[in-house]
Amino acid sequence: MANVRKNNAIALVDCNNFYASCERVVNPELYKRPVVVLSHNDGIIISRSNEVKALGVPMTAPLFQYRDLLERHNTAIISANHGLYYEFSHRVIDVLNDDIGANKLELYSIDEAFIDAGVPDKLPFLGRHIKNTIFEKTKIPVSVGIATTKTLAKLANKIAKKSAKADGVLDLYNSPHIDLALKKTAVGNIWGIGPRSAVKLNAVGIKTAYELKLSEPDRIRMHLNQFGSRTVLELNGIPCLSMEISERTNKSIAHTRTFGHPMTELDELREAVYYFTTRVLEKMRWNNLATKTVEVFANTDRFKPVPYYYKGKHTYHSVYHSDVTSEIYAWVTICLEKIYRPGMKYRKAGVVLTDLVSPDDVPYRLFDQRKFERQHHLGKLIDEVNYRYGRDVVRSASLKEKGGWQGKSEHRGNDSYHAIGRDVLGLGKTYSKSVRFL
DNA sequence: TCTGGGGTCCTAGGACCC
DNA sequence: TCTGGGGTCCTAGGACCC
Repeated sequence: MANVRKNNAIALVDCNNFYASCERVVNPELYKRPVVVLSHNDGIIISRSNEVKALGVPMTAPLFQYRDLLERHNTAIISANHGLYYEFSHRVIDVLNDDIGANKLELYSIDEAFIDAGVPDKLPFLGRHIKNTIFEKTKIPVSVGIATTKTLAKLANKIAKKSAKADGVLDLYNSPHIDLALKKTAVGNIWGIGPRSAVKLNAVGIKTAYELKLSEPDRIRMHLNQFGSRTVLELNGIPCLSMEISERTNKSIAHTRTFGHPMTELDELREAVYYFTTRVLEKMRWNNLATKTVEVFANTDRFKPVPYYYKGKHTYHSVYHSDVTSEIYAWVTICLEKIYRPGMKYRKAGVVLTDLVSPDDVPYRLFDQRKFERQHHLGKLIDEVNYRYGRDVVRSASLKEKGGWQGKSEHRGNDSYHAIGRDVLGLGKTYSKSVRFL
């Protein structure tokens, strides 16, 4: 009995209203007003201050549906500035590493990290310490949830954020209140149980997280999938999702955009897709990767399926890996010609790279190996120049400077921080783990 | 007029081989 | 003219997350 080994506690540190909070730190006037941050194209709302949440504005709501309400409440409406958020993300992680001394840390997203909290006897103090220290050093408010598994830590964090009593910190590690918390939680609010799964579970009488906890894992696997059955175990305090401490390289890298206006002509579409290709290759080479498979897609407007919603997509599999712009332009061109249909009004397109490996691990080519190496090094040089002197100072002749496909971002403020954007290619050298932007 | 972008993992079903 | 079954790989699509 005395030898029962306890699992380590997992703490989830999650920044509150992260993008909106960052905007407030750099512009304290915004503390006096509600704040929303908009996606690319100013299309939808991707971050809300507490006041906006209280107005009932949901996450990822289209701006136009709530614009009047927001303006009536004098809301600051701001276009996203990913460079800024990236910078703040760094600051928060640095505090966790340097000031908190988190030895095992998994960067889960731009505003969240799991930390292995060991088996301490003073967990509530740890949670409070983390929250206070991060706020003191960065002015970013965070919530901390602590539990035996990631799924429970996620839940603890969610409750910590909402509950006035918890005040941003909740320890469910060995807490007698776990079941009570689970009984009060709708099953769809569990991490990994989305709306579709919630409907399925409700249909078989499972409405709360507690009812899911009591379910037979195999039965849940039948209704959902194996991730569902793991969730059951996690709710029972049995860890199935381990901490991913080590560096992870991306399995895919993409650049996709909705156009400012619909496009019909192949030339126009090609221009946009080449531009996207340039951006995605920039990201790829920044991460020191090469690709073998490119996918290009172009869709019409899904909200106006006239005459019908067309989703064109083609994947090109090359024999060789490459990071050479001219080669990959050729692959992209093949894809584009396969998917293009005259007369369609394209609203969105993108380029996705998969089969990514380090250029050092690329097998030798039977032919043209030396040419490839020359081009590979030339590409590196061009990236270097563009990094130093500005994006696309050196660019392919087929790449236009500016196209009608570009959307709008009218709610920009604080332009000095937008300069950071160039350093932020989505994934970074110093940022060891993949970071997904919202 | 207006409805994002970047990821991951899982599964069912088809192609193909023996 | 009859007509198997098992294994593997690949792909498209679904679901989820931030």
